[in-house]
Amino acid sequence: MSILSRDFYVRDPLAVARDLIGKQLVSTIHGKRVAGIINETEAYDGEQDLACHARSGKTQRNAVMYGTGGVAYVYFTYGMHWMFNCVAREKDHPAAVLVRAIKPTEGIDIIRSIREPIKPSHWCDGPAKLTRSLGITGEHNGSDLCSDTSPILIEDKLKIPDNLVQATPRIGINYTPEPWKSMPWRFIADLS
DNA sequence: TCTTCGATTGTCT
DNA sequence: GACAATCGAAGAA
Repeated sequence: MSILSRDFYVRDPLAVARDLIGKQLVSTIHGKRVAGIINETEAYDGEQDLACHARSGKTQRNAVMYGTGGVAYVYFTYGMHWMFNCVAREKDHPAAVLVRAIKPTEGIDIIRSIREPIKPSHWCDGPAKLTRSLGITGEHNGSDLCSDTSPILIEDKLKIPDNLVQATPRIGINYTPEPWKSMPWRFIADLS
């Protein structure tokens, strides 16, 4: 299985978000692989995108978004949840792709032990759920996703045809003004 | 199945 | 001091 290269990430985040659908997100917990296929993403692009964390310029929290693509941007929100993003574009061009949902493929027993008693269909169907299932926390912020020694990385997996991918407005950005609020920068595919 | 609502704290104004 | 790229329990239907 091949790991996605830096070139994959150093592009328009819209293209990265679309192409990430069908890829496999892999985490290592206690030396074992825990993985799932990405089926929902959202793109955030630059300081002009008022839904993006970089809208107010560079801060301590969003600093890794200003680096080169192919790095993990993990942040904490709502007082209890971690979110996992892939940094996109080249250095000094803040952009990222939020991974919102995955379909578990490997390490099912580990996920079950973490997520019990929740039903399997709801283990990884939200951005904070997948980070909990894969053990992703702020410690992973800034991790390189292009190295086979990284605790989190993304592998090439399925090729999803365009007719199975839908684009819709992004979720959870109710206070963001138009036109950003309605930009169809969320990508989903039904991989059931 | 759908809707409402409480939880809980880092970050920026 | 306000709000957040949310979750999951509980209650209604």
